[in-house]
Amino acid sequence: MFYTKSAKYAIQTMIYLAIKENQGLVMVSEIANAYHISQSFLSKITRTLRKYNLIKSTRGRNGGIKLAKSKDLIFISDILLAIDGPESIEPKCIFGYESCSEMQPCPFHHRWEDVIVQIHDLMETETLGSLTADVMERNYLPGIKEFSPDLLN
Amino acid sequence: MFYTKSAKYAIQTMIYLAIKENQGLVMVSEIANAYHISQSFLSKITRTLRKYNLIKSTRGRNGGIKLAKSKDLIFISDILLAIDGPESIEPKCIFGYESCSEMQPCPFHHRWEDVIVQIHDLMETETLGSLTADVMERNYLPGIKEFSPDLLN
DNA sequence: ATATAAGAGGACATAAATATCTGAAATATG
DNA sequence: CATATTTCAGATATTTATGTCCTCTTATAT
Repeated sequence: MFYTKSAKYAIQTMIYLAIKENQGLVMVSEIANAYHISQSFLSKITRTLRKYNLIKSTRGRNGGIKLAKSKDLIFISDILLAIDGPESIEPKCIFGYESCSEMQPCPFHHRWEDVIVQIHDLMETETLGSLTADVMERNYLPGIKEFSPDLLN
Repeated sequence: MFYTKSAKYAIQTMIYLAIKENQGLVMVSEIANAYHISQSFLSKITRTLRKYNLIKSTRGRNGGIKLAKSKDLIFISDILLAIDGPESIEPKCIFGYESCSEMQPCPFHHRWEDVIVQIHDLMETETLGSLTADVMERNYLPGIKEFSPDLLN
């Protein structure tokens, strides 16, 4: 896998929030149940998402979380950056050579460059909105075994 | 990073062996020193490479390791397969969804597919020979800070 | 005011990758 | 044969990612 599980959970959560964008706050426990992940663990992840201003949270009874801005303004790279750090969105060298560059290319450098550019591009242009559109269109919410359309209401 | 450090060390080692192809056996300790990795750790990795018939080893005084076959017959995917396992050379889904497929694509599936195909292709066509040729041409051995040309003799 | 429901935060537990240590087995050399 | 050298093998340690648990703080309903 190219990204951590935390990043995966974060993106799943963001998709969930995007789908329920107009329904106010969503509880972390609801999302954790939907994706069958531990609530405590997801709580950690959502705290990080909040620190990076990707979501807003409200404590207390009837509290929960929601997107901090429009889903069309949130890029996948934003989420990856928050959870997995800067390296994850701009992989420098396929084998992790620190000195790998145009001047001192590793043996794979030029062959790998096209791939890197493509990935980088993908993550920086793709938004939460476009991902969500895909989910809606296909009526398929990944990570949720039995997709229930009422999630969309 | 997309592959483990072990895979990186393995490829570095294989490149080293390819460069010294005509010089008989090379000691693991020599390679470990060259790349500033622990000898014990590298030893584990070379044992795995041997199990997968990528290198041959000889114990005892004047012992060491060498490529098991021509560098032009060893594909990068062979090395990745041995060290990081089958998943690493054929990444299924960018976010690790088990059910992700053409029938049940994850939101990223189609956008990611091109990238996967490209990587897969790269690893299965690139050989240790072509990587090494690159190193020789550029007089640069990644991982070794001060490149010493006598490595090539 | 008080009870309750929710996220925040940190301590602790587990798993996997990475790394080190110690001894055994094999081989060349004197 | 004895010794030095080198890989093999497994036990142990460290680090990082993942996951769980418990308590604190905050907001709301009653």
